[in-house]
Amino acid sequence: MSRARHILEVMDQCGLRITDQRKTLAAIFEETHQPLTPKKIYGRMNEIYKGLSLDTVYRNLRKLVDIGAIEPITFPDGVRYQVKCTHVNHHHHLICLSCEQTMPIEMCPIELGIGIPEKFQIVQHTFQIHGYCAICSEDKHE
Amino acid sequence: MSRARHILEVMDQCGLRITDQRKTLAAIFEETHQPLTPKKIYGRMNEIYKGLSLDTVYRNLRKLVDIGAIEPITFPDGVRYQVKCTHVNHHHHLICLSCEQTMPIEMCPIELGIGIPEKFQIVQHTFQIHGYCAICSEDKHE
DNA sequence: TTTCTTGCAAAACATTTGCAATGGT
DNA sequence: ACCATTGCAAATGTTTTGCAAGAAA
Repeated sequence: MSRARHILEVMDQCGLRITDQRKTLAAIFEETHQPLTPKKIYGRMNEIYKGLSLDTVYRNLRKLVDIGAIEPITFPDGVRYQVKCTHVNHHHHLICLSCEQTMPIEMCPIELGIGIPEKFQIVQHTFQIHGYCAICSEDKHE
Repeated sequence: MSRARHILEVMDQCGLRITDQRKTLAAIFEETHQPLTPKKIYGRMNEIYKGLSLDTVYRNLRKLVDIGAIEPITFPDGVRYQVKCTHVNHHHHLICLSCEQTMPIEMCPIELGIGIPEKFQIVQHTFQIHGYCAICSEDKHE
């Protein structure tokens, strides 16, 4: 099943209505393998679906996060969204500063548990690595 | 040497002028052991130094980050600033959601280097743990 | 006196919200 | 027909910027 169809299915299961705007949004997340800013999503959507308003994009992004279809990732310059990793395991991301792709890594520093005082009750954590992926860092040396 | 004096000294060394506003800002960072939002800093400063403008706070926070006197920490609800840890070693932070204090931990997941592909060229990383510190998590159970 | 800093006001963003009209079910 | 969703416009919140007046060096 395509990612777009999967998103729409989850939306349907959650009682959200399938509108043209939402179909387009799902299509964008299908074709894109990079985390996108709301503005970029808005830009792409406007190419496809004329007369769209930005607040609709924001509203739908919030809904999609709520139902767990996409996830926000905080970049140095703001928040971006991508299809939620289907990795079952908890994991983190390598984020390429050049091509902007994200790659999951299985390692979680919390699970390693090194040096964290037992008395500290962990609620949430963030761990992200920004840099250049294998392909982009090769390109730079050519 | 007090932390306030240290901040002012660094500012002086960097050619920044020592104004009343900046003295007050340094004093706040001295008395506070928690990361503060710009708004909170503005609030505190206004108690001490009447007729201050918010943009001055922002401008000075930027300068202080530039010269390395303070550091920004991203909280779930926005950015906060605190005196730069004097820990010589690279480290990360435990952040208490209740009392908002931060505690450095020596562990760095990057240095452990587990599971990160060699070809990925790391530029920057973030690792933060939010939760309840020993004192606050005890308070909750009483 | 020279240059940096401030306060003020306004601009620049990003995100959210109220409301009437539209569209999915 | 009902109610969620949309577009529009306006509000909100945060951070930045231009500029003339004021203060540090």
